[in-house]
Amino acid sequence: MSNIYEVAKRAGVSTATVSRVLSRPNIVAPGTRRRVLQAVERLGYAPNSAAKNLRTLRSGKLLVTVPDISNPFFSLILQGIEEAAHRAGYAVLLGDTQHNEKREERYALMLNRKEADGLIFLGHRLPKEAATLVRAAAPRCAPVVNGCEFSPRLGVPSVHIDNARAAYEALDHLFGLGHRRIAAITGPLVSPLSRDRLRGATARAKAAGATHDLIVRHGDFSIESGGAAAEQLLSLKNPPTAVFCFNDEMAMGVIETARSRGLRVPRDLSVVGFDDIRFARYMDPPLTTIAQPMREIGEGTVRLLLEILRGNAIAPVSVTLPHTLVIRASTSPVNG
Amino acid sequence: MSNIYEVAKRAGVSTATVSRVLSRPNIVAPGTRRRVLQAVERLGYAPNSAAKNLRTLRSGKLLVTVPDISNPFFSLILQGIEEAAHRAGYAVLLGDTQHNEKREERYALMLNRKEADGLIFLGHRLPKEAATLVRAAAPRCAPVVNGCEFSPRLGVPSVHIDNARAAYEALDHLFGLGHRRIAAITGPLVSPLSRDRLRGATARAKAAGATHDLIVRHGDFSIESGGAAAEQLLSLKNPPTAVFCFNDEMAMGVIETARSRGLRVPRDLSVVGFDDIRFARYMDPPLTTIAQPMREIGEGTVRLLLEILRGNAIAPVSVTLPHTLVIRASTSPVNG
DNA sequence: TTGATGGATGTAATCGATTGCAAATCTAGC
DNA sequence: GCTAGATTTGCAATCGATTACATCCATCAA
Repeated sequence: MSNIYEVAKRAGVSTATVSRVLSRPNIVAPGTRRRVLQAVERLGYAPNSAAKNLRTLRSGKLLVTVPDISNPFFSLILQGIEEAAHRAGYAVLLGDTQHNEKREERYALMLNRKEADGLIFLGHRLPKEAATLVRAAAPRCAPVVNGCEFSPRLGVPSVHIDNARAAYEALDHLFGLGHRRIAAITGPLVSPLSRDRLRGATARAKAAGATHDLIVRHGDFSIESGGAAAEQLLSLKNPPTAVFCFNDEMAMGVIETARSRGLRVPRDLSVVGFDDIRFARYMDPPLTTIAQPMREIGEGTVRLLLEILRGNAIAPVSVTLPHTLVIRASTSPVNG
Repeated sequence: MSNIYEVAKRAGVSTATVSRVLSRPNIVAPGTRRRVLQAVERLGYAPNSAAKNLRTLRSGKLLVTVPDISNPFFSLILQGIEEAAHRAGYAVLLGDTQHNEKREERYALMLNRKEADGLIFLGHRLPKEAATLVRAAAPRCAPVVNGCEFSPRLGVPSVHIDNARAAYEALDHLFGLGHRRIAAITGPLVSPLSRDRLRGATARAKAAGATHDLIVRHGDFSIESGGAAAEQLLSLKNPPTAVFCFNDEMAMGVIETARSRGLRVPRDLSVVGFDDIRFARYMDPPLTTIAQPMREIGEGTVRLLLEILRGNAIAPVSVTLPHTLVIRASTSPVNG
């Protein structure tokens, strides 16, 4: 492929002029500009990005690490990120970490090598290398942003919903329907997100004086773990009349298990999910769930990161986006 | 951040030696190696990738364009790609094209700028710039590979299933159950993938002498388009007893619509999907569908691309992976 | 006529690595 | 002790752009 020298020669100008035509055309005389553009056209020239990156010390790329792309929740956030990044002229470097710490760390190393200008991570762990950057940048912000999770002590800007409040509202809905014996199927409690939701749910149960009636089981956000938890719950001598799942997929598992045991949802068991993935409304019955603004979360993380890259952001901001309780047909009054 | 010169100075060696310690440690004397590694450690040095890329004329990145990441079918393929690329030491540059030709073209330009060493595209359009590369490389292969779609005249290697045969088998299953009046809801026919499936379905109908009974409607792979098509089909004076959808999401739409009209699946209407996305088995009823090996398709495209990058591949290969008809509960004998 | 002004263009340093080749040093055999 | 050969290391060119600064030239006011 051709380089800037060949273009310069063909157009009878210096490489400086070629470069200027391509980056700030209006400071070049019209005639010269035309000749250069013609040469560019003829040779099919496109500036080599490695050379450009080296000279400008920028890569034009954002590194995004996702715990699991095949999860529709994350893939929607990713779509929001990609869209916003693309609009801003950045490309997305994707890392699927598969919830694996090693891989998270390995991807974070790309920042040191300047393979990306910034990092957006959707998991709950701040990779060591990124933490180093954060410490080095303090009190300003390192180009590292989190999505979904939020932990003030990390010192990393983040975009997320108010998980505690959302869980509170989910349980409020169930208590409002007359349920008293309610189960919560959480995600792994290592993540602040799950802890926040559990806190919110517990708070609402306490407010109802039903603390002892809140049965907590732990899942891993997979359909199967939801099914397994339901299996246990429904075998209790005093089984719950409603289940609040920390994501929609576990809710699917619960409904599946309930059905296989001959229970009808919501008549015999009310189920609430979390996220409102695309399929939630098409489940049978359509799932009552907490809707999160996935795309907006993704776009929000990009916005924060760009602010930092432009040198505008001072303190680690935390952006809380609104959620909604979407009531569909998987919940009904108790003994309904 | 520190560069190779500072490391060299601190270790009392030349930059050449530092570089060698990091790339081929065993050609450096053990003592020297240790000193260099210590300096690297102290300074937290990591080689600047832009400089490396510039010098080696490689980027270590694969560009992957996907029509829609939020589609679970594509996101699983993408996961396979990411995994295989990561294993081979490549990073993934992600482009969500949203089925938009402009965006496909824009992403393809990254190849010219050497932002990636190769392109894997999952749509059906070969971007102009990529086509230029392909032509220039002939009769050898340009580093451009397709996933899912396959069109021999593009001259691009591809990994996919035998779509015609799969559709043939889907209809075979329905005919075997006694259905005669069958509908097919296709994807956009601009893509070879949809045309192949339609061809296979038509062939089987013809074999059954039921050509006139195959009703064809066109969807766009969205849940909504499946629902809309079903609305039309079920309003016919002589409605079909079975529907074959070109993906699982449209099948969801069909089932949803059927249910809302008081029909029971499969008693009143049998439904077959395509892809076997994760949710298919949890639908109500669990969906009969054609399972595609998504992860393997992704991994396959990476394998092909790496072969080309290594200079091994000669002619545009086409890899056909096996599919399976997974019979669940959304199909049953006619008038069952 | 002259000098100031400003627009257009060129010169050359620079970004940070990799690597072919040369030089220095070491090893071992005679 | 000397030399062939191997091992280790350094020198410096190179990858392909960007950009500060210098230069050139036309224009115009005094």
